[in-house]
Amino acid sequence: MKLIQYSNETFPSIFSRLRNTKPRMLRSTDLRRELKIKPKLLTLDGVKENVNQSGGSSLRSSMGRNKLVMKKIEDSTSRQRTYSKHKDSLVKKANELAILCDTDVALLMFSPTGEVTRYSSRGRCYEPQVENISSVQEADAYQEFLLSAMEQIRSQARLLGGEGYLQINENVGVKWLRSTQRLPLLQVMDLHIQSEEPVGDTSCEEIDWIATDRALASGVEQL
Amino acid sequence: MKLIQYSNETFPSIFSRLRNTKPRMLRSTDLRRELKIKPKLLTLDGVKENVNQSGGSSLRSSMGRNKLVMKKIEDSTSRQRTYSKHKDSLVKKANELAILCDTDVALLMFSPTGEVTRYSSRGRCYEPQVENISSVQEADAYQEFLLSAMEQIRSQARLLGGEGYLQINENVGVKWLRSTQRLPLLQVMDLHIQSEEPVGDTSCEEIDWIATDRALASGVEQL
DNA sequence: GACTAATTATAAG
DNA sequence: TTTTATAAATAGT
Repeated sequence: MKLIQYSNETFPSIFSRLRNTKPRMLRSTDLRRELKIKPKLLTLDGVKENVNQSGGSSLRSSMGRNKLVMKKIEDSTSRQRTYSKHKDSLVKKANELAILCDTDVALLMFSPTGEVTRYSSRGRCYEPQVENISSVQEADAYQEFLLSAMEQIRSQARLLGGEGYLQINENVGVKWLRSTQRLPLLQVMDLHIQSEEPVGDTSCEEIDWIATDRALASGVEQL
Repeated sequence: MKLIQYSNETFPSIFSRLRNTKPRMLRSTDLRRELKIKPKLLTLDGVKENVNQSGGSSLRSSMGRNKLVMKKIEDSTSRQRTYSKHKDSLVKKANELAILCDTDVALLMFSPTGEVTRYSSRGRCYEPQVENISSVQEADAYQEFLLSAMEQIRSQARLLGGEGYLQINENVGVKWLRSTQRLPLLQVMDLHIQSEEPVGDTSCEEIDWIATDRALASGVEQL
């Protein structure tokens, strides 16, 4: 059995790392990183040469997890599959965090195909509503808040051709969103956090309508 | 060396699970679950009795990860430490997902002490703005949207004592939020997603002000 | 969805 | 913080 001698010469980066930190045992991961080889190929019988070279069949075992490369997955099937797995575990972890630490976590993501996944632990969410107002000060502040919102709406409207151009239409938000086919990410999240619906996937279009309905229903509370 | 015989009698739930699914190899995890023992204690030399009973020193090895129990961590120090670790990895995973799958992910969470962590990959976020309107149909829809929003604001205002009561005040949102000391989770997230700021922690109070400022600055786009 | 072998995360110390 | 052993997540089939 061949003895491998590790030294500053053979593995410079391991040793430079060791110099910069507290001394510790040399671990197999250090060697693997240094040699750029797959875990399975490091044995005490010797270190194979050029194992990190491309060409020929893969040197890793036929099954098992490969190291993650942090770049966009080009193959769309693989990308969708990865998204699906990671999505589930991300939601799971968000939920774990919320439970274990008794905190509020909210999460929103879009799949490569446009599906929306939402998660919210809720709890800290608060909607300012008239019923919750209990003091003159609050009422004053809220009133001013409403007024400010109105003013900004008016100024937007003026840019579109003056206030006189405005006509009442209940389905306005829906039409706007349909015409643009674009919905702010934040708005979807916003609305989801307030909703009582379970976490799950919904098509983008469906979300659009849910979002719009809620926006129209809740009105200024969204601001 | 003692041979262990597995049967329907000794491990009922394993076998019932196997009956309900496709046949598969019996794994060590099955046995551990069935026997309710720590992994280290399962050996082919025999299975120790009553190892899951409490009392005496822990049967697990002195180091290593323990199984996660999904309930609130009561010890506050431990809870904060757990939050911190999980927070980091959750953001990391969210970022991984965004990069690997080229998708949009947004994340917001509060620590037990009230700190806020935000993450957003941005990209899909869209703010309806006048400059983006390129057709008469869009303009009509948007105008109607604005009008609808105004109507709802007016109805809210009426509940507070009539339109005549309204007075202009630019700092209205700030005052409202300060007076209630409550900020919707969704609003913070909403605003963060639009921001260009890097992911990081900010105190709750600071977030309040950032959120409020942005709400006032962006106006109706939030609706 | 199921599987296995690695990779990665992480509870305690 | 860093270390370690174990729990958990997961890439490729």
